[in-house]
Amino acid sequence: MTMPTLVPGAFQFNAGPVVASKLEAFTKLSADDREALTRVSQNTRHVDARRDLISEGDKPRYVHLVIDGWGARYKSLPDGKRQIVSIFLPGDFCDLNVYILKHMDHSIGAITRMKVAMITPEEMNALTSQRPRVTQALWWHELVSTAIQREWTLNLGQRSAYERLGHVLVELYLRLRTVGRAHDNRCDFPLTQNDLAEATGLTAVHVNRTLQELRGDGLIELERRQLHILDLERLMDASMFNANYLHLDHEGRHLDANA
Amino acid sequence: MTMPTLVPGAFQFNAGPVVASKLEAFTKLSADDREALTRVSQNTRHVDARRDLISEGDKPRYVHLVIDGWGARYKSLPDGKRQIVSIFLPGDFCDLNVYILKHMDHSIGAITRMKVAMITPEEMNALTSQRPRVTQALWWHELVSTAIQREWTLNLGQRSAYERLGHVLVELYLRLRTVGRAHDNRCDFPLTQNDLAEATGLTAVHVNRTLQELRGDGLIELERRQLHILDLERLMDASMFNANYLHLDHEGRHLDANA
DNA sequence: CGTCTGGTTGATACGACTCAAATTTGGTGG
DNA sequence: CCACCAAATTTGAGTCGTATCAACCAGACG
Repeated sequence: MTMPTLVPGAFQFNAGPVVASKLEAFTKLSADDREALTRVSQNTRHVDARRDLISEGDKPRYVHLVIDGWGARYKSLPDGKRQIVSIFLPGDFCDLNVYILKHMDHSIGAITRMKVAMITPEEMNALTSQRPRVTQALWWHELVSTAIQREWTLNLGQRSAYERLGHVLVELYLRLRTVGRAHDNRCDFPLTQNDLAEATGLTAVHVNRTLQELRGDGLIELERRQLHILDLERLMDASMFNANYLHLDHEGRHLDANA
Repeated sequence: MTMPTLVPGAFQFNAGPVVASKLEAFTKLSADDREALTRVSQNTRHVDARRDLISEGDKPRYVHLVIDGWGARYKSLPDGKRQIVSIFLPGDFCDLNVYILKHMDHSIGAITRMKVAMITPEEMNALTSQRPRVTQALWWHELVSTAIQREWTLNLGQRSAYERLGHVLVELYLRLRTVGRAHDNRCDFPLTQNDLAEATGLTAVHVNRTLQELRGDGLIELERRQLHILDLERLMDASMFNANYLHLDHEGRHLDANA
């Protein structure tokens, strides 16, 4: 039971569901709530793979919501180095309330071709003033996003190359699973080794060798943009993965639910 | 014109002002706004140096607001390694809306003895429903906090030891300056070399040697818990410091204002 | 005074980087 | 369908930045 290869341009664009499924990891939503979310994400846009959705210095005007595809938030240094500071998966909001700021301090680029909803400040205000449950869920989403950012800081600061890579693989797998995009320890995995290098603060060469170690230890298979985690528990141990920072211990879903 | 040495127990506890001064880096507040902030931060608590204010696993009940002293948010790994993921300075809110979450995924410890206000969910709701300017300012605070977290991710991922250390020194100096706790390129600096090591993902030994390099290059003086940046511009260059992520380009204050 | 914490120094080891080239893969056009 | 090209992956050899381990020193404190 393999998943379809992720070929740019060949996606399943199930807009509404993915949004609710992410927020419903926190709390059950009413039909009205779901409907309000769908309504607010009507205005969409496509971004080609490897293109920026928004660039450092731009004035942010919308809250972006990923409907389909993968994206990455990254920061660049004057010497040309780049760091991917977060990964966006379907169902992720990019930045609640960003439009308060005058300029973006980073860029958001598409890893694969993406479909994103653009929500105006007015729409967000309407949504949050009328739908307290959604507001709560959005807050939860925001808290989890920054918790992930903290975990990445820990990842870069204290874990070895082997642990770091293991950690991001597990995280992405679990996050995909909560939005129904991963099953049976398998998922699409469009990041190149170079992307992984920029996300983990390693060089692409070292990522390559370390992935071979992970393969050699029987923990993962990774080829043709498909990830298969052969032993999730051992991989979590090996990368000192503690899922508490994903805050999935709520009514909506359960961490151990093999969704 | 030197500043008083930071001796544990000997602080200036100017409660109200520091809170407003932080938020007013974003926007001017009315007398009513300031008064509401002071009212909400009446319920305070002291935490001794090197004690936890709240620990991983605890149920969060309040929004904490630092009135005085320095704190650190940190995460620990099963193998004993620790990473300081953020530093709290006077005027910083710890986590807006944390009480939504069931458990803390990290700990917050006091670097020096701290005075913190504990704000209940009800008080926060009252504040935000009645004072739109304050709400906006709180959102700005939140966005800046997560921007700092991203910058730390970049710091750990892409900068050398020398650049990393230079970067945190500049950041802390600038942040202190916006709340009136630093002047003339000098500030209190209670972090030990070990703290700096845990914040930068280096060993204490290497921090020691790297600080000596910074000193040798005529960029800083650092002794007896006092930091003196001898050449701010050169230090910013040397650490590839771009202040855009602090989002100080608002009406309230100006980055270049030598406050 | 003796103890403790924080800072400093030296010698050595190793994980990850660099540079350079070869190989494979996937997409494109003849 | 095959030839071609660019992007991504893989391999090898040599280097370097930072870690490790182990003392030692200075000042603060009781």
